[in-house]
Formats: sequence, C-alpha cells, structure tokens
Amino acid sequence: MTTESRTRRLPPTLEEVAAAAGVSRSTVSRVVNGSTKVSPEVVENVNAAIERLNYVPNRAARSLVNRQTMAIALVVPEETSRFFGDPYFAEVVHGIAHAMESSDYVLNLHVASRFAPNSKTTKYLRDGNVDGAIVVSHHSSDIFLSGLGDTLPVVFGGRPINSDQPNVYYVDVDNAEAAAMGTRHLIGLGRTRIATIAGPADMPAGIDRTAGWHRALAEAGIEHDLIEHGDFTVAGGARAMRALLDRDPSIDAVFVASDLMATGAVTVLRQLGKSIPGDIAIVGFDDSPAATGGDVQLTTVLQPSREMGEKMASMLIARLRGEETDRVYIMGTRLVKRDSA
Amino acid sequence: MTTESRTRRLPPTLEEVAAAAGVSRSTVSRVVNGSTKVSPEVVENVNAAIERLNYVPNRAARSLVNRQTMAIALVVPEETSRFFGDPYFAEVVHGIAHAMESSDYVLNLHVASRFAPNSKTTKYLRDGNVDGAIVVSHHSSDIFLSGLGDTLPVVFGGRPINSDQPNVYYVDVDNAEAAAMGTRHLIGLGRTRIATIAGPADMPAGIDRTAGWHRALAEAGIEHDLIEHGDFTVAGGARAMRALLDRDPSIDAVFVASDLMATGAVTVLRQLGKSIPGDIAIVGFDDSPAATGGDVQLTTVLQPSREMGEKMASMLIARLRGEETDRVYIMGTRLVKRDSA
DNA sequence: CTGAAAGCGCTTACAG
DNA sequence: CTGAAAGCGCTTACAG
Repeated sequence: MTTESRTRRLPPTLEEVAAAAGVSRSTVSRVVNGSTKVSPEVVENVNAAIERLNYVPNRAARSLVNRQTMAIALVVPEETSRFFGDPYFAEVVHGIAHAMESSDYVLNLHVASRFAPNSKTTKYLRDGNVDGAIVVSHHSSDIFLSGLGDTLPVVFGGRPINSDQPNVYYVDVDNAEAAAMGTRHLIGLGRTRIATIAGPADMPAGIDRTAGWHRALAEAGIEHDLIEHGDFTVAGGARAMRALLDRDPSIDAVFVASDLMATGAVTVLRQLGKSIPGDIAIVGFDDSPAATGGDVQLTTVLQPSREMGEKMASMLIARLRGEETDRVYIMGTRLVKRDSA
Repeated sequence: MTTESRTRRLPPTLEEVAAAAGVSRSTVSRVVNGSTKVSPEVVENVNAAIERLNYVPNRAARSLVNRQTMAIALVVPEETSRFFGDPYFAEVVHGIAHAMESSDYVLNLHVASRFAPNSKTTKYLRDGNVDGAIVVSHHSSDIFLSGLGDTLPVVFGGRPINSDQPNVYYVDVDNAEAAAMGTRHLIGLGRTRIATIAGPADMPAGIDRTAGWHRALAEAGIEHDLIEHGDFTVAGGARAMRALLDRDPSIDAVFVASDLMATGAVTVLRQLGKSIPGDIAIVGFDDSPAATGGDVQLTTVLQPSREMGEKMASMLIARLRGEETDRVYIMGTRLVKRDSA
C-alpha cells in the first residue's frame, strides 16, 4: 500500500502509449497491428511514443480477444533419452526452431513416452493451450495422437498410421524407395546374403524401410528372411546384429534402418573381428552425425532432416494463417557413399 | 480457402458453468481455484457442472488478471546439434520435464547459438512472456544471459560466471573436485604422463574441471602442461587427442572433461593402434550413455544429470511460488570404474 | 482517418 | 458463504 509507487514497475499499456501520443487506444492498436488506415504523421507519433515508453503488447490480453495462443506444441512421443540420443531429431528440431524464429509463434516442448488420454500433455493440447502441434516420431500405439488432427491443426514428422485421412498433414521421405536404393547398392556390390536391421514394427518408417529392402531383394531374385527389428538405438542395433549373426553366420551385408543402429552393429562386428566392408558391408539410413562419428565412416541413405523440420513448421504456420498448403510433402533422399559399403 | 476451422464450437466459459450450476461466476471461480469458503453442496454442484460441460479455464484470461504466464523458458545457448548431440543434455531435460509434469507450468523451448540483445529470444524473455527461465550450458560470452537474473527469476544449470551475485541461482556439481577425483584414479594406476582434454575455456565447467586435473597432478608432484581444449563434441575430442599425441607421444593417460569427447579420443587412439587402457588409460566425465555406447566401456566421473535437471525446475518453481529455496545447490559425484582406466 | 464503446474470460475486493 | 461490479490489456465493429 505505502510503497505502491515503488513497486509499480508494471510495463506500459496501450492506454499509456495513447496518452503519450495524444490519440485513442484504438489508434495505437491500429498502428501496432500495422493497419493501413492511419495517417502517416499519426503513425510516426505513435511509434515514437512506443519507442520512448518501450511498449510491448501484452500477450495474454491479445490472446484473449484474438482467441489465438500464438504457441505451437512440439510433441515427442518418446523416451527423452531416445529423442535426445538420436542426432536425427537434433536436425529436425533445428529445422523447426529455425522456421519458428522468423514467426510470432513460440514452441512448447512436450516430451513423454506415453500419451494416455488424460495425461497432462493430452489435456494441454485438447484444451486450447496451443494453436497447433508438430508431432515427431509417431508410434501406431499412440491412438490419441492419431486422432489429434481432428481437434487441432497438426503436422506430423513422418507418415502417421492414418495417413490417408484428409486432415492428416505430414512431411516425409519415400522410405520404401530410399531403403530399396540403399539395398540395391549392396546388391550392386555383389552381396547376396543381405540382412536388415529394421526399425520398430509399430512405426511407419520402420515398416516402409523394411518393405523397401524386401522390394530390392525381390527385384534381384534374392529370397530369405534375414530381418531383425531394432528400436532405433545403438544398443538395439547391436542386439539385432548379434541375433542376425546367430541365425546366419554367412551374412555378407546389412541394410540398417538408422545410422544410430548401424553404429551399434559396427561395434558388434568389430568385437567379432569381422572386417567392414570386407566381410560384411553396411548401409545405414539418415546420414546423421552418427554416420561419421564412429571409426567406420558409414555409407548411408541421406534424408534431409533439417529441411524436413523446417517444412513441418512452415506447413503448420501456413495452416494457422489460413494459407494454402500441401497436405503431404515428400522430400528427396540420396545415397552417400563412404567406407562401410 | 481452408474451411477446416469452420464452426468449431467454442469451449464453455465460467459464465456458462455458473448458469448450469445456478450460481454466480464468482462462486464458480472460487471452487475452480479451491477456495475454502464455499459450502460443500455448492462445491459439489459446481464440480458436477464443470464435469458435465467439460469446462477448462481459459489460460489467457487467467494470465491477464493474475499477471502470470504459467510458462517457463528453457534457454539453450548452443548450436542445436551440440545440444541434442550430447546425452548429458538429454538427461538434464528429462529431469526438467519430469519436474514440470507435476506442476501447472509449461516449458517454452529456446535454442539459439547467439543471444544478441535484440534477438527474438532475448526480447521474449525480457517482455514478460514467461514467469521464469532455466538456462543450461552457459558461456561467459553470453553477457545478456548473465544479467538475465536481474530481470526474471532464473536458475542456471551449471555455475554461471557471475555466480557470486546474490540473485544468481544455480545447480551444479563440484567440478574441480570431481575432476581431481578422476585424475587421482589415473595417478593411482601409476600413470605419470596424464594429459587432459578440457572443455571450452569460456565455460565454468571447462575451467573448473581443468583446475581439478591440475590440482590432482600437483598433489602428486607431477608437473607439465599437457592440455588441449575441446568443445564438448566427439569431433572436438578427437581433434584434441591428436594434438596431444603430436605434442607428446609418451602420454599414458588422459582425463577427458566429457564422455562425448572421450569417445572421440578413443576413436583416434584406435586408429593409431594404441590399446586402452594398456597404452593409454582414459577417464571421462558425465557417465552419460556415451560412456557405455562405444566399444570401450569408459571409466568416468558420474554427475547426476537427471536429478540436476529436476532440481533446476523445482528450484525455479519454488521461487515462482514465493517459497524459500537454496540459491546454490551442489550435487554429489562419484567415480564409475569400467574398462578404460 | 479516428474515437467511444463493447467485449474477450477470468479474479477479487467489496458488500451483504 | 455468496453475488454484483470493476478491472486485467487488448481488438474491432460501429459511427462519425
């Protein structure tokens, strides 16, 4: 009470700017929002006052009347360690963050391994706390997330299971074709016992890459079932490699559905004294830093992760602005040849 | 053109709940906020109405009157690839996210390599868009961030340069002592040519760990200057290892200031045909997944990264609630012995 | 081109 | 214990 004047370090309001500039609140609001129907001199005066008072619009007040939060949720349905552990995500987030930088939107981070219908994140998304969401790494078991697009503008990173729905937007690569390309490279090397370390069977990326590997083998008239699933982690890749070798020691090549898993496979092969690519040739997937971080430089299928992230963000923002966008955006891949195959 | 947001029914308001329950807005507000001075029966009625209408308070309206955003910024003054590339951060963020989960706060992610005084993030933080901030990985060159604590409640992950200021809160370990512990282990192994791959010279964690290495050597009467700085990345560790060996091929041990850099060093030693720990013993720092992800299981100094993250969040939230907290919280470390030393 | 006025959905003294 | 009323800081028809 007594020290009120001292504590009043409250930021300036529209009202105060209006007073300082000798105009009405409405007018100040108009220049703040770039309305064209304000006379040049008034615009100048108001801007001067804004500058002088260091005025910044109150976000909550704006949200209240505009019914927009100007916030976007980044939803990561994964263990934190999986998410942060894979350089692929680093690139995607980098792209997203970069695209957001030039917008007025803010990114809310939501990492959770389970999206129960009444988890905090689930409620948060449902209750209008954000204008839209970007979902990366989508498992088919996340039923809630699958239906999220009905509630909120969403863009998925990677094709979600219900990708045929008209309101499901996503950015992806042609995983099957990309995997086939990697596998064909192995075939071109003269390899015939070409196994695969696949991604999780509950993720489209896992499924599609496996299909691509299969397709390439079929084209070459090779038939076998040398497949083990990993979980896109180093340890998972190592485990799968061991299982594969147990089943068939004559394997001479492996197409691995992610570089991270490939590094796990490499470690196992090293321990067993196998030479790469001499004994076993390896083709990875992603071309993430993991491909070049180990002691074997991996030949791998590049997907433009950072650009994919940027595209996810820009697609979502465009939708929020009511602009026209593609529903599905497929980016190109290519083989990067290094030492492992 | 997109008619997707056609007639999405507006969410129910306090007003509607009040009407449904046959009471005033004030009363509904009181039960929503858990006021004790509402009669039990009314509470029940109101809650029933809330349930029935699926009412959720409007965040913006609340923010506007309460002058609180209920948002916390997670500020990462690093390249995205650096941030996501290091499992240490994964653990810290995991801890932060976990602590936030049980609160009403939301996490805004801000990754940027430069915090110019008028960058988007800088303005964002200054302009009252969040109630507080957590800053991880602080470089002394980030002058703006150093002063951030004057503007906003902030908790730093790791001691910031101006850590003696009374309003600077942080969570950390005793980096010097922890590094000395790691180095002493090497000394105990009988090594004498003990080099170090240090962290950046502009980060307290880098500086302090170097000091600890120095201290341990001094205690043992060892004197030399075998130090190379890395940037906490795999590549940086590899580079430093090469430089060290160039300067002195007789090195028989290395204390490395992060596990990630240690894996880079290991790769280089492998390529040169050096055995670990036979020719060169290695002690890392962090005990992050990087310590056990490669083909050499690293002996390392454990810091409780996840707990540190939790503590950062809980400290900040406590401050925002006006509760008493420690200004500085130092957590314990210990040596984890594995194969590299 | 400009201002007065209503309203966005909530909270909180202030009176009963 | 409860309600009427004022107000948080903004935007936007609506009249001039």
